[in-house]
Parts: sequence; structure tokens; C-alpha cells
Amino acid sequence: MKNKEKMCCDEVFIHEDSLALIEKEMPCDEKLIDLAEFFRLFGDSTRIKIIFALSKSELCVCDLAAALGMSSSAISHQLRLLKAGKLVKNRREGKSVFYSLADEHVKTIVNQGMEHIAEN
Amino acid sequence: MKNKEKMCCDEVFIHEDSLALIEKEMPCDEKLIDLAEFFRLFGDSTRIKIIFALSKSELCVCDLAAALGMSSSAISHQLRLLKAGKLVKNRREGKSVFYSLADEHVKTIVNQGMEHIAEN
DNA sequence: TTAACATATGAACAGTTGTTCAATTATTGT
DNA sequence: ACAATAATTGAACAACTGTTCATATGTTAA
Repeated sequence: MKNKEKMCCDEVFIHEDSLALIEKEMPCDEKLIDLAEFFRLFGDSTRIKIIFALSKSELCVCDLAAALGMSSSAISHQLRLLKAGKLVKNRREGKSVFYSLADEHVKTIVNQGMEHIAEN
Repeated sequence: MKNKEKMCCDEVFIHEDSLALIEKEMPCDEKLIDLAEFFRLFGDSTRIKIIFALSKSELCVCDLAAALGMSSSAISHQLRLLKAGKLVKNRREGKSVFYSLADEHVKTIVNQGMEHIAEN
């Protein structure tokens, strides 16, 4: 019996196929780590608020700071993370830097999350 | 000028409307915290692997442990979090407990995340 | 009841995260 | 050049997270 050492539950015949399928379809570690890192950016209430605000309108740092009642520094630190993860993009206009969402996936993900919360 | 104390950037007239819109549409703190907490569950590579594996097949704890090359204890701790967040459900069958994804939002979110990663 | 297996749980620990504070850079108007 | 405003950055610190280890619970078969 191949892979017997990996099996468990005394049910070698039942679970073997499942594990083979998963091993075959599971993306590589690097991709999964990137994916987790991407989702981690949604996993903080400050960043979710920023994302939500930007889904309504392009905003500069101090607008966001005002909207969230936080320091510009705190906001800026979070925007740096969101930018590194390609969730937001920015453009400078004079002294201000305006941020906006980078693509539609971000909105879709937030909406799906909202639906999940609403149902539970 | 209403809300002047909240304004910034010396451009009161430009940003005032954006902030009013956001204040009006932003969900309450509790909802946003729940949302962040929900997404936080996707933000760890062990949990992403578990979610991915369960998207292919219902699995028991030690199947997951074998598939991920981790201890049953570590897996069980993470499954507890995923269950609390309603991402997975489970059923006991003899000595084993089988876990599966709780709803379709979870798959949709993971897929959107995959697309985002692939594009960047 | 006992032994064996599958799962769950609590405590502890190292590693990570988010905010604050102080300092710095960038831009504009005087 | 200078001051004022907007944004960024690095260091520091408390709070949080994920794994390990030891132990406990639940289930089955002998």
C-alpha cells in the first residue's frame, strides 16, 4: 500500500484518494503564502475602514485620518502595507497624495465578506 | 462652514462631500470589526491550506494533518477558529470528525484572491 | 474495564502586528 | 530662503498570534 505511512484513522482505503487529489491540486507553498499575506491585509479593522472609504471615493491621507478619527501617521503606515499588496494605488496632487482602490477584486472580496457576516 | 474642524488639506470645499458620503455609508464599528475578524481567518497560510484542502473534499483532522505535514493539535486549534468564524462545519463519524466548508462565499473569496495574486 | 486511536484544549513561548512619537521628506506660497 | 502643510518613515512598546507540549475528552473494539 503506497503512502501508508501518511495515512491515518485506520481507514486507508477511504481517505487515500482524497489526499492524492489534494496533493495534486494544492498550489505551491509560495502561492499560498502570498494568498494568505494578501488576505491578511483585509484582517484589520483600520485597514477595512480604509478600504471601505476608498471604495466610495478617492481620498488623501488626511481625509482618511479625519474619516477614521486617527493620526495621519497611523493611516500612512497602513496605506504603505495596502500599496505593497497592490490593494490601493496613489497619485500626488500638490501637497496631497490621493489613494484609491487598485482593482475590482478588492470590492468583490469585501462584498462577499459582508454577505457572509450578514448571514451569520 | 459646517465640520470645518474635521477638514484638512486647505481644500475644505473639495473634500467635504467625500467625507460626508463616507460617514453616511460606512457601516458601524461592530460590523467592520466582525468583517476584519472574518478576513483575518484567511490571513494565515496554515488556514488557507486547510480551506483549500476542504474546498476539494471533506476531510478529518488527521487527513488534514497528513496533507499539510503538521500535528493534529496545530490543525485542531486552527479548525476551532475556522468553525467559530463559520467558515467550516463538522460532523462526527465514529472516532473521526469530518470538516467541510460552511458556504460558497468562502470559495468565492479564495478564488478572487487567487485571481488577484495571479494578476500581480 | 482496558487499550488504542482521534480529537480537543490550556499554558507557555517566540514571533509578529498596530499604534505612538519624534524626526524627515516633499511641496507650496510668501 | 523660510515657514507651513501633507505625507512618510524608523524605533519602541504593548498586544496579539500560531505552534508545541502535555493533558484531557470522546469513541470503538477487545
